[in-house]
Amino acid sequence: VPSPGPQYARIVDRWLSDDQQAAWRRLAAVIMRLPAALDTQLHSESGLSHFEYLVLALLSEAGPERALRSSVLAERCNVSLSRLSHGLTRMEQRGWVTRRHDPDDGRVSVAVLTDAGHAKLTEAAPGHVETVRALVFDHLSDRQVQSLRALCDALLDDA
Amino acid sequence: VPSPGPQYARIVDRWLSDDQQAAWRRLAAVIMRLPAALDTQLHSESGLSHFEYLVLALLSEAGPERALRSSVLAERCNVSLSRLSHGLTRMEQRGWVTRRHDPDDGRVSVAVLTDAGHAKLTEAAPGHVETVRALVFDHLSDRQVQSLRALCDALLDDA
DNA sequence: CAAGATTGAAGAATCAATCTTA
DNA sequence: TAAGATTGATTCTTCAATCTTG
Repeated sequence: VPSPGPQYARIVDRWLSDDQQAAWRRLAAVIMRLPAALDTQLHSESGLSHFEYLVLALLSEAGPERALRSSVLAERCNVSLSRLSHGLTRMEQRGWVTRRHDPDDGRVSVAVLTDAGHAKLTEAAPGHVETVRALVFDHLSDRQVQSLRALCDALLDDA
Repeated sequence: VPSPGPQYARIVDRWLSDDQQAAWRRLAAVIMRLPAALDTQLHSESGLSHFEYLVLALLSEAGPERALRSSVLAERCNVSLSRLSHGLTRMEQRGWVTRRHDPDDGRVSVAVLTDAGHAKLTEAAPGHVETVRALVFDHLSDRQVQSLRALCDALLDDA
């Protein structure tokens, strides 16, 4: 164990430049706060998590059928198949979604948005968008929005 | 319930510009994936969550005492006091941290890094930094790092 | 046996209620 | 009575194991 001295701090910092370190601290703060803030608003106003909201939103955009394969839905939500499956079970119990099997391949599960699920989404959307605006876009210029998009694209490159 | 037509999709999009919508989709992907990726690596290689790693790192930087008030630690970790308290209980059981009360104000709780906790941090740090580099900085130019920092600063402004 | 998905058990996060000291 | 923090219950997430179809 190192004795107190100039190096008692910054165990990590030696392996990132000062600029990288500063940027990482802030990014770490964003990824801790933003999900919590989104969940808090959605939960209190609509009884939804951000993840559940995403599921409803993606299904609503999935063509007139409002249906997507579980594996596709999981990828678009950026969650594991297991997490999606547990989430769909809960959402099915609340009547927002149903599941059916693909007739062409019985292994494949397809999630379908119900009318109640669509109504829930419609009810939740305005408050959610307001929150996204308040948390993110109210703080950014148009140029910064472009910049944010480019940065996230870079981070998502290989993932 | 709207009938299928040009508006069955994009329930939200009408309230964000196309550029904002595109940026938001990507940012949402980042805040879903990045925490999961950090937790996966830390958990598999060191048995730590990202949150626990942060607690250890912040305490290690907190001067020669390696101690911080719970409320300060919670703020720097960007988590609720409740979440911190549960986390400290687990970390205390594993021997990485101890808690004492401020003699000047018995309500105040102070978390202190143990030698075992410091050793744990030292063991976990290289792999974690490598992961941060692989997930974030390997994808960004120096200019983009500045840009990322400025963007996160903007997002954290009032929060 | 592999692909797609689900399940169960264990661990962690949240919210509200509580406890303790000022 | 308020500030600081902890706790308990519920809900959610994760990981590994399992089930089912191709």
